[in-house]
Amino acid sequence: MSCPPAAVDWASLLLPRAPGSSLHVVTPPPAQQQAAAGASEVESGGSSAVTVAGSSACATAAGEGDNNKVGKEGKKGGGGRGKKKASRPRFAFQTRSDNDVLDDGYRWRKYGQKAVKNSAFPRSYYRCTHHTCDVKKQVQRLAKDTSIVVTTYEGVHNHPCEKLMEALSPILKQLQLLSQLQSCTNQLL
DNA sequence: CGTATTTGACCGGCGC
DNA sequence: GCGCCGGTCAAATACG
Repeated sequence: MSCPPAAVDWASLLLPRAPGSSLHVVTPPPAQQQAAAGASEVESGGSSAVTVAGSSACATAAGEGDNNKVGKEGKKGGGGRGKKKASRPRFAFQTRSDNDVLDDGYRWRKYGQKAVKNSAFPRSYYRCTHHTCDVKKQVQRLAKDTSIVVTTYEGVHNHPCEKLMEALSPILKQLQLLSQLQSCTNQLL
C-alpha cells in the first residue's frame, strides 16, 4: 500500500514515558471496557498471556462482556483447514494509531479479513512472510473508539528482525561504549 | 513480471 | 442435528 508505515517506537512502549512519540499504548478510561475486552482477554496458550492495555487499567480491561467470543477462543486455531492445533502463546495489546497496520519490523502478509459480530469494523488477519516463521496476528479496530487498534499476536518469531536490529544497532553500540567506559572508570577508581 | 492484497467460499467447532 | 460464527484458503486482482 502507499500509506507510509507508522514505525512503532518500541522504546516508548518499554519505557514509562515517551515524549514525541506518535504512537502510545492506549490508556483506557477508568470506566469498564467490556467492548474492548474481545482482544484483551487472551487465553493462555500454554506459555504466556500478556495484556497491555495502558499504564493503569490493564486489569479492568480484561472484563468480558460477551461469552460467545470466549467460546470461540477456546477452540483450536485450526479453523478452516486441519492445521496444527497446538496452542501458541498469544499476546494482545491496544494502540492508538490512524494506521491499522503497525510496522513492527517484521513483514506481514494479509491472508484474510472478516467482519466480526461485536465490532462494526472488519478484523484483518496477517501472517509473517518468513518461511521459517508462521507467526500470525490479527488487527481489529474498536467500534467504540475508532482511533484504537487492537493487535493480537499469536506465536513468537523464530528469526531475527532486520529492521529491529538495524534500529537497535546504534543503541547497542552506545551501550557497549558505555559499558567499556564504566569498566575503565572502575579500574581508575 | 513478481509480489502483496482482496474477496468469496469453505471448513470446523460450539451453542442451542 | 442444525445453524451461527470465526478462521483460513485460494483465485483473481492491483501495484511497483
